[in-house]
Amino acid sequence: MPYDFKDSEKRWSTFWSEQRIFRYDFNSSKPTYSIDTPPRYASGKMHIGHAFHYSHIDMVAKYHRIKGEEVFFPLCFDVNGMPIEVNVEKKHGIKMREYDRQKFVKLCEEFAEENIQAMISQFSSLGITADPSLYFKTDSEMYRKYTQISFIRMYEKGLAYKGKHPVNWCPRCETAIAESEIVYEEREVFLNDIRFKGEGFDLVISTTRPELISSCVAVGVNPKDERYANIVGKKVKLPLFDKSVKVLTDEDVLMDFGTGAEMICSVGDKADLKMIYKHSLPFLKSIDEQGRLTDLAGKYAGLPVKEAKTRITEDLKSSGDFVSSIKIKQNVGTCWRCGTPLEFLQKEQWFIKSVDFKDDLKKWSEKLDWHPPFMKKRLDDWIDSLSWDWVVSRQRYFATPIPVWECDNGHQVIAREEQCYVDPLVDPPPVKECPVCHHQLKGSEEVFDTWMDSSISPLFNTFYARDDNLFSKLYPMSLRPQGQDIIRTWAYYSLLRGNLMTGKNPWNDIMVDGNVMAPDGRPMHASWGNVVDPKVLLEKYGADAFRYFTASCSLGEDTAFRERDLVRGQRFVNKIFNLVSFLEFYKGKQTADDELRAVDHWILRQMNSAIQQVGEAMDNFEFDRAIRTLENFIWHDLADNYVETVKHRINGRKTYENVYRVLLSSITMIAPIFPFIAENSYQTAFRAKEGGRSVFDIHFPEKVPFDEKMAKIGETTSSAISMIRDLKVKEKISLSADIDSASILSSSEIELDEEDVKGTIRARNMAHETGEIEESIVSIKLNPELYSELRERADAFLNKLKENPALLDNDVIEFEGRKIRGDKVAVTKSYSIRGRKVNCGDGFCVSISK
RNA sequence: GGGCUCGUGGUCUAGUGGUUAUGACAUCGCUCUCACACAGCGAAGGCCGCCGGUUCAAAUCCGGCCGAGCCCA
Repeated sequence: MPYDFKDSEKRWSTFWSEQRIFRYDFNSSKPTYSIDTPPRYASGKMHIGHAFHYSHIDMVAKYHRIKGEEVFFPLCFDVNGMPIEVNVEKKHGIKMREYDRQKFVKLCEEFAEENIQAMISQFSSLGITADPSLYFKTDSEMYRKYTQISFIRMYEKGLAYKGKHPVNWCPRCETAIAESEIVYEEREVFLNDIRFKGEGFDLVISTTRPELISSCVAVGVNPKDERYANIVGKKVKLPLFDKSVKVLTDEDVLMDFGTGAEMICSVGDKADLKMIYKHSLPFLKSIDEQGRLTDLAGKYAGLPVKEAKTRITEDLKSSGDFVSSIKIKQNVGTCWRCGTPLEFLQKEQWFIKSVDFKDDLKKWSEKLDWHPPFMKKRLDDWIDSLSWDWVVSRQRYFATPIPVWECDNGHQVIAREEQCYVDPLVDPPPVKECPVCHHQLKGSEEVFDTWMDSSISPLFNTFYARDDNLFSKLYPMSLRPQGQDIIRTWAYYSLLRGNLMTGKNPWNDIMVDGNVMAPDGRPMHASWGNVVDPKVLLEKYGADAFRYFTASCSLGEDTAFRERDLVRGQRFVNKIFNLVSFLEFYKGKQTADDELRAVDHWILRQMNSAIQQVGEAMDNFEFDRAIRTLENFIWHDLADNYVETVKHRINGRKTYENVYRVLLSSITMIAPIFPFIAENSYQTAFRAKEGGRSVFDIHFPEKVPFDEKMAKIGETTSSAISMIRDLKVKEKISLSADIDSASILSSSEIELDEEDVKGTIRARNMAHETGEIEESIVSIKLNPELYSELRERADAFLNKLKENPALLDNDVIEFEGRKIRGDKVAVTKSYSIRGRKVNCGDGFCVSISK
């Protein structure tokens, strides 16, 4: 009967959940291993990336459980933000900004909740056992309460402030537009060359937006551009306006775009924004909410942008400052709803200070243990490139409200901690009126950036501001697992937040995963038809097989999905199932008192080495190394060689116990990767004797003592058996058939366990023969040390050996006055014995006769 | 454009200076073998992306190029 993974997976996931195997015990005396679970974004069903990433995290959780730690592995969902808003709009055929705000938020909550229920069952089908008693979702009042409290505390420390920052704005809809709502359209625009006059020189700049001249705060040229080297730092006068600006250099100015000199406007686009922060230029407001020029534009004030462009161009032509223009193609950001070109508009925004902490952030990042290490560089580069503080306010609906009320003079009143969770659009302010001007207060319509929510996950998980005892026990957490795509958001903001709030890093280790690509190596896209659905895979191959694929991917690398790994994984699972069946079949059939033999010592040596390597690999989150080691050990050493060798003496008590012990250690080691087959095996064959209710109550195996000399003999025995079995196959003798004799042929005495050889290959007799082997040399290689000693004479030495192979029999070979030790020369030979087929390897040959 | 990563038999992959480059899947032989044919044994298949450099020695280190992925508020 092959392994029925469907039945097994259903049974053991129910068992784990009913027995509460993976619940965190707050009263446990074991050391805690805590995981800052990524809150899964609840916008839809699980895709293969989630399945992949959470399987890795689950392996870490289960490994530490098996190592004897108390594992804190919360079940978390992220809910706030735009993707859910967009999905709700689609689902109900409505537009957020045309819909009642509170009702819309309700629809979002319902939508998210449905997805969460689906995801919980998908997690469970993968064997992912995050703890439902440590649950949070970011739209719960409980969670939002601490988002708000941490904001209030930062505000009180002077870390949160209100300032100017541009947003993408649709002048027709009169609303802020998020980055992902922008539709980029290629449009033909004019690139105009316009003359700016300086003292004794003219400078011709290129711009597509002459209507913004009045907001020009500098002219930028590339520092490498020799054409402008002599005017850098000098002033030029803006045409049509009575104002002068400086010429400055910036590497981001493109030398081959137009004349290579550009206006830096405050604020025309993103590139301008960066320059303004970089060169500390002033923020001006040149366009208003309706898309008209402001008073800054003098006589053009009040004109819509398009009209202003025409008028100003005309005036430049008549003043003689217009040089020329050409048509170019440009990507223009437009409103997703009405197609109007967007403006970059100055608005009041909430900020969290972070530029001041650049040096600190580098130090905090340094203190983390990064896996893989190169991911640290990505965060450090991001920190280095920071030009402005973190903008945390968003002009949207479905997120944590900013707990602030304002009067019409712009004075702010922030909520008291006891009020939280609070919705300023619904709840009253903590004071009746503005304490400064006594005007009426109005609740803020703004909400927080969703990273403001998710970046307190390590604080929320550890009961920050809720329970000081638990907080000091749980903070910092052991591990932050996350994707590489959100290093500059989730990792960065959490690191900042954790340190600002507590003065300590939020975790000790950070493990960064790569992405799963489509089988063709490209990203998965519905429109490319290359999306792989994990549900289909789970039904076809089972969860352990899926986790085999997951484990065999190197951490931090992008991996093209490969179904063949699931094929292999399923076979491996089946192999383990059959090893357990073997053990069960012979249970209780032991009649002989025996002693451990050479091969038993050999398998213990192999097991010890696996224990060492798997432990090291799992400690370093190197699942690929762990699974490779386990596959070699369990499949090849244990199943192919050891089990074959002990079949003839499995009636011995010590032999049986040794198989039992090695197999139990094997399933314990592999349990974090293959939880289902491991639990199934444990319950079938080991629970009765071991007592623990689950394989996850068993400890990661310890190394066991063995006799090194016996292990060596066992290794020789094992390879002799393999060679003879192969010979039987070649000679078309059934493996179950008896043969008369097997011979070991070698030039020196070979030590092996004859009883096991005879028993396994079913030979009545065994013989050792020496000195009969005819050798022929296939290749001669010098070892590196010798090669480096002989240098250019190496080839001559090799030729001499090829001409006189007999020299190789000597311990010392004389060559050009040197004495060369024979063991520095590696010789590959082939062997034959007249009239008989042989198999050779490991310094000896075997032959058989019927 | 910038930062980081990757490029190894048909396909995918291990391998961070030195035996005959690891293994999987697919292909082709042979074998029902008393745990497993979802198995075992064997065969074929590679100028380790390209060019240059360092070295006695490079898949491995350095430089350049080409291609792919993630991120750039």
